[in-house]
Amino acid sequence: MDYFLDVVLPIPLEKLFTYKITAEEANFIKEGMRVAVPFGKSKIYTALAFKVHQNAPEAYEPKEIYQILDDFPVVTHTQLKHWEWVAKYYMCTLGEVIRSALPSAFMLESETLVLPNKNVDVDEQELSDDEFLVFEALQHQTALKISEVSDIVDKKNVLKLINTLVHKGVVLQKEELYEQYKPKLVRYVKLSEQYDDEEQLSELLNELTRAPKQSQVVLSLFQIKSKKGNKPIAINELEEASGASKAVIKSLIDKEILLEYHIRKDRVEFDERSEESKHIDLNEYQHQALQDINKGFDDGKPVLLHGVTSSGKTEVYVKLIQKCLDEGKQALYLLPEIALTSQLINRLRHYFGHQVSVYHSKYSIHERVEVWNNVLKNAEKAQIVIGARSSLFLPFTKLGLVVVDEEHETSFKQFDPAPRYHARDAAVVLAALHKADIVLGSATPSIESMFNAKTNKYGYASIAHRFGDVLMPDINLVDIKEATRKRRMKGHFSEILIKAITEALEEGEQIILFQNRRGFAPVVECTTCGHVAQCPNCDVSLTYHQHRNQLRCHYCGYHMALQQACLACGNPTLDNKGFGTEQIQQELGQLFPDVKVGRMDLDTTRGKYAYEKIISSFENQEMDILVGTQMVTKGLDFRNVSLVGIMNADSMLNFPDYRAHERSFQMLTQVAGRAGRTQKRGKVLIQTYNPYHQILQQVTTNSYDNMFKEQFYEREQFKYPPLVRLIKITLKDKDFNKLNEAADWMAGSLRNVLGSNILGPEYPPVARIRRDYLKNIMIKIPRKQPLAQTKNSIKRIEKSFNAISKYKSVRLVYNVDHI
DNA sequence: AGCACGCCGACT
DNA sequence: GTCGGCGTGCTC
Repeated sequence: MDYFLDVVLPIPLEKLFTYKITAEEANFIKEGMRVAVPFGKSKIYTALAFKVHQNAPEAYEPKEIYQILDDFPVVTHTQLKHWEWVAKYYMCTLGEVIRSALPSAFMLESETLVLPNKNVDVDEQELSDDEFLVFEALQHQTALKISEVSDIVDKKNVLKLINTLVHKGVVLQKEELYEQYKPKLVRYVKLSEQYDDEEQLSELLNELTRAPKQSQVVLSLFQIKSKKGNKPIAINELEEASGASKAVIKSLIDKEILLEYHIRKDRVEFDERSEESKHIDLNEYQHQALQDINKGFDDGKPVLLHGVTSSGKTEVYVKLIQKCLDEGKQALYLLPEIALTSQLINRLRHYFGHQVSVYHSKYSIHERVEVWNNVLKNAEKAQIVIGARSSLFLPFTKLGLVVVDEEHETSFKQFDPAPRYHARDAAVVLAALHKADIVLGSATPSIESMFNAKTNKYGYASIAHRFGDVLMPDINLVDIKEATRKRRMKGHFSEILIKAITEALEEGEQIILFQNRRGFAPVVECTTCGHVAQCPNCDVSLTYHQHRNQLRCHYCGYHMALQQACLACGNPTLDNKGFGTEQIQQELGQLFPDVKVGRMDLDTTRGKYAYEKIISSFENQEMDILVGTQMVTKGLDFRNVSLVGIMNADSMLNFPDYRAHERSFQMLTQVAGRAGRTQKRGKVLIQTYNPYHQILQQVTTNSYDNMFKEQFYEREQFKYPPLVRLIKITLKDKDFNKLNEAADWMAGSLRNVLGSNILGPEYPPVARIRRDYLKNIMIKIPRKQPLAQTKNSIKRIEKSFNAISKYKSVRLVYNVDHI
């Protein structure tokens, strides 16, 4: 009897593919193992085993699989169920979900290489025949691919073999050589060992009498040593204690009097928690919230935790996590962005030590595999996973709790490659599959979640007081329309804001200035003819980036050097219009020449540790003012900030989107929440042309409830979520006319089948990206209309659409619950 | 998604 | 006379 295997390929194809396997393979392969399969003429893909069966396909002759890549399933049954839900709900293929769910190191593209271990003398007697064959091959070759090992021993599954070889020290795997996690290296110094000897030491001190700075350094080193015992001494620390410059210390190192060394600050290194620091006392409000959350859990519902900024939501989460761990289950802590993690990781490590793992896309592929395997094994160090949205695809076996922090954040929704899923909603489904508890927390809950709470679909808990009786910040609006009229603006700064900054600086306090949107603004305009450079591939203006003196497109990455003269009229009258964070930083330099100003936006936070660097240098008060975009709103906790300034609140209010008001409220409230997190009442200044705007009034009076009521009413009136569901279909094509025709056809067919709740087709604000013209069709689905059925209808229409040959080149993108 | 196969313009 | 553009069709 023949055996067959259905696999899922990581490509956007609906179908499963069937391969032929042997009886042994059929016996060995389990759902969720990876197999390498030949595909097309010359490709090999990593596929996920789905089902072993004996039904021979009729229409074609199946190929054989290439090799089995695992000894045991790396994906669990529950995961597959969850992924199938994601694929179905968000209208993409299972393959696309797999592609974004599995760490890329699991895919074949990153081939594991086997290298000889030259540092070990191998006793050939100790090796089995197969092991010896591999060993011998490596005497002649520098490296072997897994498939080559496979050929040498003539077996398909060689992973066990390689593992034993690694274990015996005969070979090394390449990733283990290269993919070492390089943490921030802190530089330490100690006195060279030769001076352990008293005589040598006194000789040294004699020699150094002619170099007072250097001898001061050595003396300081002894002082610190006597205080700290044998703990390592960081160079920074020594520098500070001795008052000597880096150059002095460097010369001591060069003379080999001091030894410089590094300690690898491993992820699992942390202070052993003491029992008392682990203990948390909740205040009465937190305690009440905890009880309400647990009540919701008892009813089997997700719970929305609505706690004002700085109310101590984290402590409540810690209690919930503790309970989850006590029950022997795993906890997942989802954050909208990695940016937030460093502060939070430290806090959670403080409580839970080595049980905390971190998972997000900026981690190297090998770290991610490591976390994946730890979660799968339910290892001690992966009892709690903190991560960005993709961490909800990890192979949890005993998930007990999910925390979705800052649940209102729109970055939980994946936008570009499919699956375009919302991590908060997918997490609710994940928790249901695991019968786990889930809490969604925010200071400014999304309208959707609050709606779910009000309609009893979710439980509800709230904390209306800041922790430690800290007062809510004092929020004031500054009318810059009036100020501009009276010529009382210096650049983008009102006199009131300048005065407040000056006062805060005098008090030695720090300031955060918030400038919305990076791309909004620094366009270079010719003052003679009004020409603004456009991107040749997209329908947008190029924006100016000072640090590289370039014009750049945010959509396709196109860039060109800034020209001396206008490209249209040739006059050298180019001017910087509008303003971004760079310009604010510059103006601050002129207004406050002695003040250190830092900047945090997409440009300054590239790279793995860029964020941490900025945050910690602001934390350490190396700068006085931090100018930033949205990023500064996100849950960062700076003790010494007393003033928050919002440069211009209007651009977000006037954004043409039904969510603009909700988002403005959230963003402003969140930024405002960065002010005065300790005893002194924080101050917030919001500059606006429109001080009577409802939303701004609601922000200043902290009236979430009014905001909710008003926004909810509007959404009811104009049929927007959460009262309807939205599916956005984007059509893309290089041919403008073909696109329009295709979009009209599509919209017409949708109207025929679904009736009148179809909007468009319309051009999006940016109607051409990467040479493709775009058009959107929006489908509104009333809550009572069955969702799955509607999606099926849409899929059927897509089939007929694809059958029209002239529309072949038009690509369709679905965005379910489009934000 | 990728990649091969296939039909029309600017070059050794 | 070729090399190479990207349209379209297929992948077990």
